[in-house]
Amino acid sequence: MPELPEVEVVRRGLQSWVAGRKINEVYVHDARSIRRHQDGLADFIATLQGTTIIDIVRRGKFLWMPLDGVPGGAALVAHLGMSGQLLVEDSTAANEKHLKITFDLSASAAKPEQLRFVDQRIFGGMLIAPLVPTTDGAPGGQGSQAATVPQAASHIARDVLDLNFDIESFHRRLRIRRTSIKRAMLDQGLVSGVGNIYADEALWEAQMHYARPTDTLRRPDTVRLVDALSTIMDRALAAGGTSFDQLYVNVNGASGYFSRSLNAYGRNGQQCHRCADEGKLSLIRRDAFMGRSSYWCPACQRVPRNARF
DNA sequence: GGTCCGTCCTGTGGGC
DNA sequence: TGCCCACAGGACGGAC
Repeated sequence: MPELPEVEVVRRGLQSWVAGRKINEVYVHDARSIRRHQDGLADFIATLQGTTIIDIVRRGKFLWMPLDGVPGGAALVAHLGMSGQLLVEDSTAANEKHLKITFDLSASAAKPEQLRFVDQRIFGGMLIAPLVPTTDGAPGGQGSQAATVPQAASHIARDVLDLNFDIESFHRRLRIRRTSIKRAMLDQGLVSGVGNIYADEALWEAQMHYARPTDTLRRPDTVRLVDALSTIMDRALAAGGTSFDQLYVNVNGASGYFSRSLNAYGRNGQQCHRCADEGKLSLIRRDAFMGRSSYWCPACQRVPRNARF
């Protein structure tokens, strides 16, 4: 599934291929993909036609494209969910099985004329939202100089790759929570862009158990965790940047990052890499947690006292 | 207000 | 072979 680094690769691709181009026509093949657009299908199409995509901005896993030509300022917002793809293709290319929305773009030398939103599981979607000022006055996200964010994404916190991510504020907010660290990491209002896979990987990296109460975190613990998240995402971004075709802005969960080496996620019953390096035998465990799976090493991620399951 | 759970979805794989 | 069911998970709405 698209994680934050994959979404950043998509953003960069769209910046090259789509920014500055006009939307001539919009075809919505499955209205479920715009169900979060409150004003309905007809409004979605009518608002977009004739506008120009100014930029491509990302915060966490949210992407948005500020639009020129919408009174008051607005952006086309996209979330890829678990299976979403944004593809730049020629109109002669066959429709994908799960094609949901097609945008016909203005002609541009040697650039394909369509942007397509493809989504198998329909956990993702698109909508148009007004742009509102950021609460901290800093640019809204990666790829933007403007201190604005779509209203529909204004509750989303900054991610750890954002230059304006405030670790002090993050630590304070963690401390006053009465929950476990993994729940907090998956709360997009605290820190964005962390999914189940990277939560487990970062916790393994930081040698922290997923059920550790957030109010027991000391500042060095928070720093260690944020460092772990940054390291893992930087690593994935560096690896993923080369795994995509230059022409197609392709997010495909089956390729790219799933070949990356994981230390915890999906390794139930396998030897912990860190423990193995230290000559110890410890097998990664899988627990059901939050209706999801949590993978962790019982030896180097000790269950804390007062664990909050 | 904070926290947590059910729901939305479809493809895959295991069991019968 | 074909059917059924469990499972995977990001984000949101609603219950508590």
